[in-house]
Amino acid sequence: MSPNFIHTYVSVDCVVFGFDHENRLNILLVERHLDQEKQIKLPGSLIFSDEDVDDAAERVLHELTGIKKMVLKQFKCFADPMRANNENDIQWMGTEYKQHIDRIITVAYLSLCKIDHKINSTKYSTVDWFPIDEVPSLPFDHNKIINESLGEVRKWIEVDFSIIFELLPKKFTIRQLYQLYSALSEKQIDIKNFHKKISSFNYIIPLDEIEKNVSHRAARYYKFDAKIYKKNNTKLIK
Amino acid sequence: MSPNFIHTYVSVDCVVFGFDHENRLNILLVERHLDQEKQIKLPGSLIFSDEDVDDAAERVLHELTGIKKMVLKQFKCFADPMRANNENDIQWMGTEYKQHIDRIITVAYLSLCKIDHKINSTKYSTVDWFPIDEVPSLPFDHNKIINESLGEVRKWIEVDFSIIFELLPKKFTIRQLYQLYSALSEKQIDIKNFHKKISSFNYIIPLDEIEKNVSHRAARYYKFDAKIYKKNNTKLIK
DNA sequence: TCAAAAGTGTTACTTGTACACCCATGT
DNA sequence: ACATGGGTGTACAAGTAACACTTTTGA
Repeated sequence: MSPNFIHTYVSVDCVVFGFDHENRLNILLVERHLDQEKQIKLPGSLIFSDEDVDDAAERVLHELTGIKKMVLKQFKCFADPMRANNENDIQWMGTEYKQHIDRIITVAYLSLCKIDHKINSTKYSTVDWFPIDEVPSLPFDHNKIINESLGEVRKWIEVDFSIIFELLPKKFTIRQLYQLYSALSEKQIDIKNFHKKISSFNYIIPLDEIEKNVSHRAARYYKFDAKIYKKNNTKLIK
Repeated sequence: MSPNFIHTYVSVDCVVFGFDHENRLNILLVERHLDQEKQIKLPGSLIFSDEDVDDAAERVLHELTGIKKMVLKQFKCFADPMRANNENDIQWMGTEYKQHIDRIITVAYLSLCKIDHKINSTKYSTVDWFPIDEVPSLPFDHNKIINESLGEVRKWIEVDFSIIFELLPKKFTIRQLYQLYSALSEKQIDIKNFHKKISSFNYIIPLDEIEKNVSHRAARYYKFDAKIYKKNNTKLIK
């Protein structure tokens, strides 16, 4: 016997990003209930015995938002032996899962969501957006997970620019796209040149509609055409 | 009780890349013993109860090669419920770990090694390099892991060019670097322009030594200076 | 002297960057 | 009229790609 081999529970946790009207990145947090206290945390779940981690993450996202298909990306397994050793966390796991849990490792996922999309959670009573700079202290290593997720979402944009449109409304102005890109990228581009470049892409389709009630020349709305993008996948910055 | 939550073993598996003298990417495989039969597989191990996955991967790499510090990168958790359901695999796990193992999830790591480096395994009797196109059928989902690892190592090079030097001898010619880069990158560059570009980088240090016994003009050897690189991290391709 | 590859130089072309200029709209 | 941002054009700088030319070495 080798009793020092780990036999453990495995969970998934999802960091869902949104982009708000003040040009801030937000993430979705849920409430957990511990005795009378409420505490917020990342949405997540233990995985079932016949479930792959990708499926568990899809399930968590669906239970969280009610949205059928969300983009998602596994980004890291967190397995620090001390990550679930806090007294409150142990107590909460006992209540939530009805069994004593000694150690738990988690597989973290990224996802993206249009911030105006209606959230219809089948599992959580409270689901809220938090600006990423204003995330309070969370249980387990959830703050660490969130910190690392920001770098991952930036890399993701570099590798596949098209996923940025998951964070924007279907109709968007080039300024909106610029502000989102600026929030996600280290590179700073002049907005005029950005405009010229973006509007030159054939997968950015100009619409007839323009902004209303703005105290300056109204900007045109555009939409993103995923099919055209897939054909000639152009990176924003080479 | 919620008996359908997974309680499982967790392992790490390491895909160690090398670059051989015929300009092929190779990976390190080890032998596992099952009854009288031998079978090759990826090096890996269950993780200990007080061990993080990163530490387990470092341990596996050290037991595999005898090298103290190898670069490594976690790249994906593989958790298909069927990944360890093969009869031979179940039998082997029983023998190897002296206990019945129902399900096992694994966290895969990438590593890189100079192919001429002496391998001093403290754990495995047989450790061999296999060209990546000639890897035979392996147990568990190890072939799948290897297939996905290739894409990951390519991404890694894009994000951090300097790790490419882990695969080259300390002294190398620009042609060697070119051939390695060509094997790892989709982009095809003219070798003359590649030469000009590489030799312009201040972290590529020309040595006094040149090739011997070649039937053409002898190429200069260069070395890579990590300190200079870190100061002004230049991506190869912007 | 030829083949093969090293190493340098030249040129054309593409792309990025900075910024000037006009346009449209609400106050 | 003016402030604000939309949208286009232009000019220069920087980087990339193609390729010619010279050098070095062994066969």
